[in-house]
Amino acid sequence: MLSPEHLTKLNRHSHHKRYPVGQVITGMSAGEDWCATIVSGVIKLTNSLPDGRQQIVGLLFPADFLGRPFKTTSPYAAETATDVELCCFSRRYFEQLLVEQPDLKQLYLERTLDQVDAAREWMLLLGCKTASEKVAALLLMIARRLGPTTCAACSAHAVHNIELPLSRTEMAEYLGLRLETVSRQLNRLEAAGTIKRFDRRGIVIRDMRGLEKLSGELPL
Amino acid sequence: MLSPEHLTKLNRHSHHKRYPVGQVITGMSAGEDWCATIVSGVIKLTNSLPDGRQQIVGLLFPADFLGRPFKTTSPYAAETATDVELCCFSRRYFEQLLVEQPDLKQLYLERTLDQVDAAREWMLLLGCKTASEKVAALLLMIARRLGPTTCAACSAHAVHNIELPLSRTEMAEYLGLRLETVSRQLNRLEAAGTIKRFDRRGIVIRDMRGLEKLSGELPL
DNA sequence: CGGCCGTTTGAGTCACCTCAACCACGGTGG
DNA sequence: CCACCGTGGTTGAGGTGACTCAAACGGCCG
Repeated sequence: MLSPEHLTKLNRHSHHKRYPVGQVITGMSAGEDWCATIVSGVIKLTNSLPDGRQQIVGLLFPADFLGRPFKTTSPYAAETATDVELCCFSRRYFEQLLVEQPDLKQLYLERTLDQVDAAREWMLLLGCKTASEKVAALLLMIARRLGPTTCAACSAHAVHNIELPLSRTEMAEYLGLRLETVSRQLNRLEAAGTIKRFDRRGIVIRDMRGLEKLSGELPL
Repeated sequence: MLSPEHLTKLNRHSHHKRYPVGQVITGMSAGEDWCATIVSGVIKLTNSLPDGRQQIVGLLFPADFLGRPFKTTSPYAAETATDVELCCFSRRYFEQLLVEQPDLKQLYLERTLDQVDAAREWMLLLGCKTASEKVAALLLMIARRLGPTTCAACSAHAVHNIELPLSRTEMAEYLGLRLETVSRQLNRLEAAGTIKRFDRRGIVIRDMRGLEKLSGELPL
């Protein structure tokens, strides 16, 4: 989180912007000259092979940062996964602010270190886990990132009703699977009583503990 | 790279240390109180599941940085892949230096951003690529990281004779494959004339261009 | 020489992919 | 209001790339 004084200073040089779902925000092309923080919605960062295969390499949730300071090119593309509201400011200004305000730089550095950790955590998922573990882990991750907005201290016992920010195709692209496989695994989770599906995007986690076990993170 | 003045200042508070191959340097336990730069050798960063499945999430080559400032715990383990020489200094001192020397902090920040990029690049490999593409990409990556030490501007035409810093098992753990699969893919690469194997660790890349094509990064 | 370790090679299996049909829903236009 | 169609999701049948299990190899060392 940014401290209030940072925010006010930043906001003076920022403007809000809205994007509908499915919009490409930044390509891999050169000349990106702005950064932003996510106000609402979810953004997916994708990386792809020349033949079209695509991998989602990160999700950005509200309060996350979008952009790549100190470089005019970003190696991956950012696309809205839902409707998104951004708080944009010029890359130059942000870089300057990082120089002027050591504690902001410190904050940004620590966040970036956390990004490395998160990416490597996901590498473990991509490299080692089975399809069912992957899907379980994804649901858990989304529940955790979406949870705090609804209630501050909802523990493992609470029923988690979540609105998936990703389509089946996107879930597959994030997990290194095919969408059919994702669909089948969701089926099995529902059949086992671990989750309940409502419409395409809405699910409720009925057995959080069970989901954690299935995700492979927990022993047993 | 660190600038000379940084290095001298750091060196005054550092000591060199040697580790044999196969040694765990830092676990995931708490209380890690030091950082280091790699002087020689290769270190693998691993992340693993409670049931023993293991994923290598990063390789550290000479001049790379090892450690996790601002946290006493690291989410993954570091293990020597070869004999390693480290230049160690206390975590506290490094953190202090980051505060005192803005340009060192800047450098470290940019390096960390590069780490994020590298990790996400590898996620693309883990999630999308086939076994043969993975192996080809790994050889390329190693050749590129090992190359600059032998000649500064060896282009695509040069013959690359490289000593693999990883065993078959480790290559498999890095690529999200089984060691048998890695072995078979190396076979196929040799049969195709793309590489030539000598002993277990030594290979020469005979067709760099072909390897790049097989890695999936290049169109066609 | 004999045992050990890392690697190679082979044969058979399975988890996930591929291809394809089907379904549910929402919008559109007649 | 309903027929039409497009989109995203589900379901099924069959194929296959990578895994599993197992055996054999070759270098190294005692």
